[in-house]
Amino acid sequence: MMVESATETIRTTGSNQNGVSSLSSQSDGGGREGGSNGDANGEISPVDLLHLQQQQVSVCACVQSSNVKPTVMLRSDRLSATFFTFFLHLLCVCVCVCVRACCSNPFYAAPPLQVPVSMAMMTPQMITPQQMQQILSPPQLQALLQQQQALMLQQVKLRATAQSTVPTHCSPGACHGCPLLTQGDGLNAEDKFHCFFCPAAMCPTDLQQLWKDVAGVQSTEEAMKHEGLDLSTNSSNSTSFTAAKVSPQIPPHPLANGQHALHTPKRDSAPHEEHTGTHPLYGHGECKWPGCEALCDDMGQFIKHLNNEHALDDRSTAQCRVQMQVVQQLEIQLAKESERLQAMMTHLHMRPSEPKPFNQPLNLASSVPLLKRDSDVYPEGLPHPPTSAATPITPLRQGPSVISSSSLHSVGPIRRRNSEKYCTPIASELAQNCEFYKNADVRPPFTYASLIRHAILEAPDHQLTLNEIYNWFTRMFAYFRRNTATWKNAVRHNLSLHKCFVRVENVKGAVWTVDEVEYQKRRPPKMTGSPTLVKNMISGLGFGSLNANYQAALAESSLSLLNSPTLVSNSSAASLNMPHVGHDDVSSTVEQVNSNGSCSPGLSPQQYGHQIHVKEEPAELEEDSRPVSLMATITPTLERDMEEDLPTEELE
DNA sequence: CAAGAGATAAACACCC
DNA sequence: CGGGTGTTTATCTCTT
Repeated sequence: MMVESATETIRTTGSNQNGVSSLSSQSDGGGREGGSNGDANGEISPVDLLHLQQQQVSVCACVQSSNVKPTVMLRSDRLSATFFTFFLHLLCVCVCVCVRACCSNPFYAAPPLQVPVSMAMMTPQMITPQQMQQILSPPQLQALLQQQQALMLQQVKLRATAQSTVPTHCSPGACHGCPLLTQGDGLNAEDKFHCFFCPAAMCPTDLQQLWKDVAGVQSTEEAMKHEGLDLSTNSSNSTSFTAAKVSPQIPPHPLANGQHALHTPKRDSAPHEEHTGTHPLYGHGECKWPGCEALCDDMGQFIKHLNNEHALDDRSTAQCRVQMQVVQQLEIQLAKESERLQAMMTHLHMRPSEPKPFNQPLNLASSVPLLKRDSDVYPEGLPHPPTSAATPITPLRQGPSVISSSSLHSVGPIRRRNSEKYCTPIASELAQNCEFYKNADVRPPFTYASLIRHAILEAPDHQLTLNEIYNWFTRMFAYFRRNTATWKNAVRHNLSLHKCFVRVENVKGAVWTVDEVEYQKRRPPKMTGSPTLVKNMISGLGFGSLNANYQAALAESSLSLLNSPTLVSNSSAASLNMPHVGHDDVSSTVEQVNSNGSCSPGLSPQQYGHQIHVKEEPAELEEDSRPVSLMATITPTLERDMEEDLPTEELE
């Protein structure tokens, strides 16, 4: 029910945007010269990394498949992959809070028996992209990705080693890294396979190769693509391994699930799959058995195919083992992330292990609707009770307490208060998260005016044509590669509406410049980013609330104190410790660095040309977003301290 | 509750 | 005529 609601929400909110998304590619072409996807020099580009990581974690895609609009999940473009990967990583990080205590052994994933919560948290109904997106700021996400990258590289190396030293990696009877494997198997091909997936030696490419080898897959890429959508489904329905079978309906304590905390059940339809024409191993007219893409017109044909091609034999057994290893690998990774998160929270004086009532609602979800309407004021530090209507998300059960309450309360009143004081400089934000915004389909938490201004000031001569502004948007933000009709109209609207943007006729046509004086007159920010912007992130994204709430997370926590040290020192510190930098666009300060010192507030547009149309516009002041410190939102005391320490931040 | 602000949509005009 | 550009208005939501 909740899942359906969530899906419906995504569908309804995103339909419009999707409707015009096809236009995005048009303007994309010209504006990508500075794109981030360059990997010509052999380096792993962020996009590549994201792809790798997507592969790495794609096997648990079904964890959230119930939460996301199918079209979203099936999208194969880079943006969706990127975002999807982000979410998955976040998911792991979140879950690990409850798992970590059981995972001291790196080769032993915590069984759900010990951490039923982890199972619950992995349930699609329990945690959502929206929730995950609220957790970390872009720098944190990037850091996670980097860590993942390092981990993967390490795994690749280890795999190479393991391949040459399989006997040392696995004993004849049992693999040290594969506790789930049955004993008695020698070092035959299957052992090689499962050793392939030993925690220390597994990587996505291994997985691909493995399926290829085991199943004789013709197209591993396609296989992986499908695995990414349904691997765990396969796992959970491996008929040869009842232990791996997972009840479609997660019981309150999914203890009987055996060993796979990541075995996420399919939706409600799963129990009736055999009778209702759906099957976890069957979808989109294809057999979803790992490595198999046999086309089946209907369920009957599929069943026949399943019985014929995937009967209980050595190959199927090996494939099931592989699948089990996949799941286990994810568990291990979860444990690692859990420890990391634990350390992080410990460092931040959080209380991750503090038990909470099992059904204590996690405000991750409720924070989203709050962006839309948070007239409700909750006691500070208390989570907003999720509203069923506005929150199509099942509360996360006993999620990390750090996440559950005040930390995610940031979208509420606390956030607002903070945002008024700790506004994010757009330039620093962009500088820090440039790659993130370029690759993730996330709407930047800035107003159009801020972005336009930044684009113009970034230009060598501080002037851009409209088309160049368009290109800048599409180049800098993956988000603006979609919905071009909408945002381009908005750009034009802003250019015309705001007095701070001055149209100048020059030899090559009309260009737009920024009247910095006018811009500085703008009103102080009302919230992190733009309230409407954030709101629209939630409601207007064709990519579903996934991105939208990622935006929210960005808006709420970007440039938080939890960000990278450089971030703190560069921007946050600047805004916090340099009150006289001004209420105004802190980005100006940063732009002095980023834009060749071009952002002195006195920049006059007159220098750019003649025929200046002076538009009437109410005086406005800087509205660049100021990030809410996650620390501050988590720790009201700290927040107060910071406020007290920053009296001059209050400008009006 | 009102005002302000931002986003979005749309209509319209102008130009190429 | 169509598309791009620019302006303007209306509407909605959210914040103050």
